[in-house]
Amino acid sequence: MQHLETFRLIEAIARAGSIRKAAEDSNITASALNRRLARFEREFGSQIFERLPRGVRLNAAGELVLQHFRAQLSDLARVQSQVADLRGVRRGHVTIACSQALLPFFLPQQIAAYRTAHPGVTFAVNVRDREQAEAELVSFRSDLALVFEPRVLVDFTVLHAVPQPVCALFAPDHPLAGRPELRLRDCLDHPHIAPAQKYGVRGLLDTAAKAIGRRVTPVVETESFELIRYYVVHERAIGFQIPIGLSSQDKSLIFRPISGRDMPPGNLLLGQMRGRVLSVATSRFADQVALALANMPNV
Amino acid sequence: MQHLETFRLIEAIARAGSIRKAAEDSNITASALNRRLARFEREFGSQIFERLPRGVRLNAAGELVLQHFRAQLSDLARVQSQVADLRGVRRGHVTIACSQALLPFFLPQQIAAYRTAHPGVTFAVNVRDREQAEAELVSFRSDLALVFEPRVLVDFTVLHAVPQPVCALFAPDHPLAGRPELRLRDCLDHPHIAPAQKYGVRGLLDTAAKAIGRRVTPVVETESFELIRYYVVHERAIGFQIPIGLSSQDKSLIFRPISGRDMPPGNLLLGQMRGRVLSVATSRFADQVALALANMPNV
DNA sequence: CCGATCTGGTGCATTCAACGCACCAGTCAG
DNA sequence: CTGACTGGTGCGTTGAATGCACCAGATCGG
Repeated sequence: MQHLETFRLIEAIARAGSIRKAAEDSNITASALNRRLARFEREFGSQIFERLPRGVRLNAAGELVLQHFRAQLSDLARVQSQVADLRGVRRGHVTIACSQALLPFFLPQQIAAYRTAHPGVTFAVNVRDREQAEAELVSFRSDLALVFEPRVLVDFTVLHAVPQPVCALFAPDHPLAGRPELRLRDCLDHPHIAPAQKYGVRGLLDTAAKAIGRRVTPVVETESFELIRYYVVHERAIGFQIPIGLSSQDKSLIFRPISGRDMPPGNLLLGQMRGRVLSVATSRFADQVALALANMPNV
Repeated sequence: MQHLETFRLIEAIARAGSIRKAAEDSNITASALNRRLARFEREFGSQIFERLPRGVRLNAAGELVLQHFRAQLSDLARVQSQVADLRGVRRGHVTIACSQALLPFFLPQQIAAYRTAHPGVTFAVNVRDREQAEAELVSFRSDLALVFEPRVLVDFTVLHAVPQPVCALFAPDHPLAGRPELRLRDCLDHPHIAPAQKYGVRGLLDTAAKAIGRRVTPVVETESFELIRYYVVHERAIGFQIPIGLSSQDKSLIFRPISGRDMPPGNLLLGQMRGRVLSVATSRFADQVALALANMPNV
């Protein structure tokens, strides 16, 4: 497995932008690292870094090589997972890139349920916005993505989609609490707190507001969905989120979908990198998540 | 690239069925090979050979590992080909599993034409029957397959298909030479020489003969298409082949398609392994072959 | 303009992992 | 039983990878 170490070092060089810095990070001397790189380039048949006066930078060839190595590593993990599976051990590791909305309830439940059945499987959860999530998949840093209204969809295979209406949230004593149906214009008339532009909920809000000749003018704009949930109980403001991140058990917070006449529901998508074969553990977990999404009560 | 050597050795063990034999074949001592295998199994986390009293045999895990290695190697070759391509060198290697019918004219012409444009690309041609060809693709021993009427088609992606009628061949002074249309019953009434059962031409002949209540009863049955072509000029016999392996320039041999009323044409298929990404050199060659097949005159 | 401080690259002594040799235990055919 | 296989192991040796010291070139600050 010597070559795995070589790959780790090459990745370190690419990250540090300098052989010497990467050598320090990796606790070896610069000369050793320099030789390893030189040997690899000689055996591979082409330089993979361009030498600059102040360091090195990945080449076009280097980008290909790095992608190849990542694919190779992912495939090795898959084979090991398959082997563990046929020995009946059911080991493995699942990495998920997901939206913040999945953190409070959905993912903890799903992971805990899966681990009850298969304690040998470990998880890594990376919180990413919808653009970062796809980048995570393509670079093999995550196996699955669970995001709301992803922006770019090349290299993304949808495993399951479930509609999620944008909901308004407010304290139980908010003036809007009594209304039978919630219109967007009513929400915008009150002080509101909204997520940043890069999030899907905000994108849907902006589009819908524009359609009725209005604009979203948040009193607070934030990247934290958690802040939104806590803020609306402190000021009489309206927050916006999707129901999968909300619990009807919590009596300090009311949420109600905005009328479908004003806003179409967005889609929460479970996906993987196009063309990639997932490990046994990952694909079984994906199956479980897809089932759970399908059985989820429509708000 | 030490691990490539390890893979080569593991493959040698699998082929030889014994560590000692594989060591002899690879010009190293059995102890060294034994250690390499032991170390790999330790690092991989599982045995990949089962130890028998008279040698070793690949495990279920081992089959997976071997397949993984082959895919990895093929992917590395693809990356190298891409790198060479973006440097403008256009290097690469193309391996083709093909039917005998492509040997006399089609493949030599195609390879020569491609190599005129890209002298840095080398070729390997493996003559295989239609079942072996698909096995070659799946085990990454060949990149492309060019076969007539392939039998199994799982894991086989068709890049191009071209119909080829079965033709009867005979000497110019054969009694059938004057007939305007050639019926299957006339051919079967004369002494004939036919390819073995495993070939597509024979399959079509058997089916068509059964449909008219006859049987194929060859005076000579052979695996060599070349023998068939030479035999019909020595005995006044009828041979059967597809037009892509025949030349109308050769005046010592006449060929004429058997009437479509008796036999539908078979298909000559150009294909690759399903889901595999081919190297630059290979896919460009495949494009050229597909184009040549499309422009071929229908006999 | 010059020195300090970066960068990647290289000759040389060292060291440790992989190797070959010799050998062991078990199996099986005759 | 014998001889010829098999995979596995202790031990001394060797060579590839490493660390150290150093070089050439580029950049930046004063």
